[in-house]
Amino acid sequence: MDKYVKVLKNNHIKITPQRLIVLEYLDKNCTHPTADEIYSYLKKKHPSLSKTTVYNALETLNKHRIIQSLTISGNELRYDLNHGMHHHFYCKNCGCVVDVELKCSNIEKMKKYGHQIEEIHGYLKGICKTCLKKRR
Amino acid sequence: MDKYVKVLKNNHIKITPQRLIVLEYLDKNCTHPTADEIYSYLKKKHPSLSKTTVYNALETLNKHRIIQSLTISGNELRYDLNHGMHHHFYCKNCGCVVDVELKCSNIEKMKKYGHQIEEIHGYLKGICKTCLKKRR
DNA sequence: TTACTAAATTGTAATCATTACAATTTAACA
DNA sequence: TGTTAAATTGTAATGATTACAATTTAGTAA
Repeated sequence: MDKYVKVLKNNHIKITPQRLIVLEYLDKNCTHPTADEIYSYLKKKHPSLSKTTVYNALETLNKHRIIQSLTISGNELRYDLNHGMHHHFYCKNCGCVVDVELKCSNIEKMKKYGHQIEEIHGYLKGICKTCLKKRR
Repeated sequence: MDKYVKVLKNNHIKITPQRLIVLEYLDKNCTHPTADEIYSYLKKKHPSLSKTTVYNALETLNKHRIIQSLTISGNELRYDLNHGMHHHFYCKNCGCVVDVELKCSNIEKMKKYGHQIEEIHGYLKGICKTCLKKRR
């Protein structure tokens, strides 16, 4: 059985080809794409795909914690498969987003505030390695 | 001399009444307001104020690191005086944003990636204490 | 104080990501 | 195979932010 079908089945989500290709795209592209990037790419092979469907699929996958949405770049949402705790770096120059393996052990201290924590996002912003080189 | 005038002077920013009232608002309101919230409030006492001016003032203050912009709520930017390192909690229910005093000592580890880090944002999301009480 | 100039403010229009919605299609199940 | 609730599709609406041109003003120097 296809691995993406299994993911949807395990989460009791109705299996549709549109959801499968969105999920597959996110699994195979670790670029933290926007909804529009996902749509534009998939549209080529699936001309009948609607952008609304991409948004709907992303919302459904997000709600089930299969993916997460990143608010790192401010003016658009980016999406990422939920593969273990990690943080993100955003380059203000080229706009790329890359994973950062950082374990923050401060979550425990949050309990004193009394809020119910459901998501933890660590966003670092600056100029990426590649852009730094080009500037010299 | 007015304390906000001093802040602008120290940063070589031209002093305008609009910038002063925006800065004062952020200094006296720790609610992490949106541009529109700032505008709507200030408009009452300053009817000639333009929303574009609020955006411009925020951009200028942000560029000089006097304030910071938060991308925590996804669909809008929020603003915060830059008073020392701290993180933020966002309530998915009521939309409030509150400060969280957390020291993350992992910044040093970031050096190995080779990126130039200019900003660090810690965003926690969930349900706030107040909303939790109301739900019972 | 006055005059000058670059920069700031203002208001309107444009942009662009996201959401709303109604009509059509389809996945899941009996 | 038929039924039905849910998903997809396309278009229109929304809303935050930005672009831009005309007007005003802060800062400086005579």
